[in-house]
Amino acid sequence: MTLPPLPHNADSHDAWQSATGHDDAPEVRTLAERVFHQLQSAIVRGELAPGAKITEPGLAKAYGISRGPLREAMRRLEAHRLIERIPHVGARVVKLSMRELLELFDLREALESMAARLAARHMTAPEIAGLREVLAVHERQEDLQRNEAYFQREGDLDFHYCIVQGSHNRMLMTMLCDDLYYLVRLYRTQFSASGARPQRAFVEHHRIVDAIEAGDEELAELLMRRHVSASRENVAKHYAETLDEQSSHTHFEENTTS
Amino acid sequence: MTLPPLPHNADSHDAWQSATGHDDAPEVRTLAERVFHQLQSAIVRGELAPGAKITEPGLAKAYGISRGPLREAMRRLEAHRLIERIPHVGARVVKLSMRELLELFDLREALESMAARLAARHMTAPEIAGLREVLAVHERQEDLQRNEAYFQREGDLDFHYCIVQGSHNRMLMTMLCDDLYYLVRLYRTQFSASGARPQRAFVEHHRIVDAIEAGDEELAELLMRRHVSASRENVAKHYAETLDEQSSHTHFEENTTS
DNA sequence: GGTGCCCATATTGTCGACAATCAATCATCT
DNA sequence: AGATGATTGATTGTCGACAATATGGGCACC
Repeated sequence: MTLPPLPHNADSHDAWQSATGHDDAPEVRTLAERVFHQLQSAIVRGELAPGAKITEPGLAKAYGISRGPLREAMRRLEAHRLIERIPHVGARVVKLSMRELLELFDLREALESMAARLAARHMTAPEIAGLREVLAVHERQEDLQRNEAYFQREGDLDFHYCIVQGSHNRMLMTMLCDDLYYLVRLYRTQFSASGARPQRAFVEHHRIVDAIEAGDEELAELLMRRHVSASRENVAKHYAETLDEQSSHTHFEENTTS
Repeated sequence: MTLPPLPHNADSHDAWQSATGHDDAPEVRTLAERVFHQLQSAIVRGELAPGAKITEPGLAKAYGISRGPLREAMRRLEAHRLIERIPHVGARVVKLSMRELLELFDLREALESMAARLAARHMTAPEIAGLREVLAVHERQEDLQRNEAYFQREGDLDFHYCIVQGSHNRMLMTMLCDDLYYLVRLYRTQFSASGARPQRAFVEHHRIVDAIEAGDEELAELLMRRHVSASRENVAKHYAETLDEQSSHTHFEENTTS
């Protein structure tokens, strides 16, 4: 068994809700749901190694529950693309390839630019105020630990989270916040990605908020699209560099799901 | 029991693959998967009334299986947003409100415009040929049954399906083809929506393919965005009309998921 | 020595039963 | 009579056991 230390505290299901002020699903009423959140957190935090095989009896014993609820939790993890299952074979933690990561950025570009446009159209005054507060918090954090470059590990997602909330589009919120953002966080742990461009991202955030506050849908969409695209290019460049440094085994594999 | 006639033929899981030529998941190896496809088809086809309560023992008995696989199938249906579940209470078939339908169109506008851009970038010559073949099939169908306005019930989705395939973005394909398109079909049955603009949609399809063939990413994206947006406006207008006609109970409800 | 087949083992898929929880009904109290 | 409370019924959540299937090792054969 390749079992990393399993956190048994049930209430640490989602600790990335810093300044956003949203409180969804604090009370987990069923076992399967609690285990799902625990596993989700464990995977995203890297406590379950990517590619690690997940065995149902093992996890069931580790969490002290039966296989029934655990199977349901695994089904939900599969739906959120955090694990991959093959019938009669088994499940393993998803291991993002660079190709899938770039695909993820394309999706973010499409969805978040739409979110910014809708946010510029529908966001209310108090929501915008809360958004500026998030930026202020980030600025203070940046003041403290200069350009340590890892401030936006969670803060960046907090900002984007607020924008999506401001779109007032429930499907968009679900898709981005419940699915894609967890994959983004998973990538940041798997690739040990140090955001590495805090200043620029910060001013871009500010300009996006300005456009939203001005109600300029076109501009907000354009800026958000550029913002995500720049992040994508940054990741691609960073990846190319690390590929140059360790120009050894360029091990690449395709997953053969169905 | 409000059970519509349940189709027990397992191999009719997905019959909407007319001219696309893709053959995914033909062999369903597990019971839960088969029941999932059956339920998915039954819901999308309207054989399970929207808002109908789904009881586990009932469906389990109706399909002649145990509650275990059926629960897994229902979990997957929930992940695909085809049913809504409340812990300890029950599940019911999703009933799309007009608000959610418009949200769905916003998502399609964002995702499919990106898909068109990527298709213009990555689509190969044979893929484009296949796409033109799909259009030719539609044209022939339109020749036969004039502007009967319901030719694009499935054909339209076939076209969009090809575009998404052409984007060569697996995540995008999954999101649109496995999730959103089923909701689109569900809407078309629930609202008995008669596309109702075949000519215009047809020429728009042609122009989009032209842009893709020319490799003009910007134009393909723009045209697809207009195409989806026009479809959205058409739906909104149609809804406003039916709302005027039967200006009676404007019954509107919010779902309180979690 | 290499290759193909067969079997043992472990894991997954499926089932039936028990316990926890919620909704509706009915009786009682104000 | 209306409202409030407990009780009953049904449904969901959970559990342990059995059957089906795929992986891996061992053996015979070429």
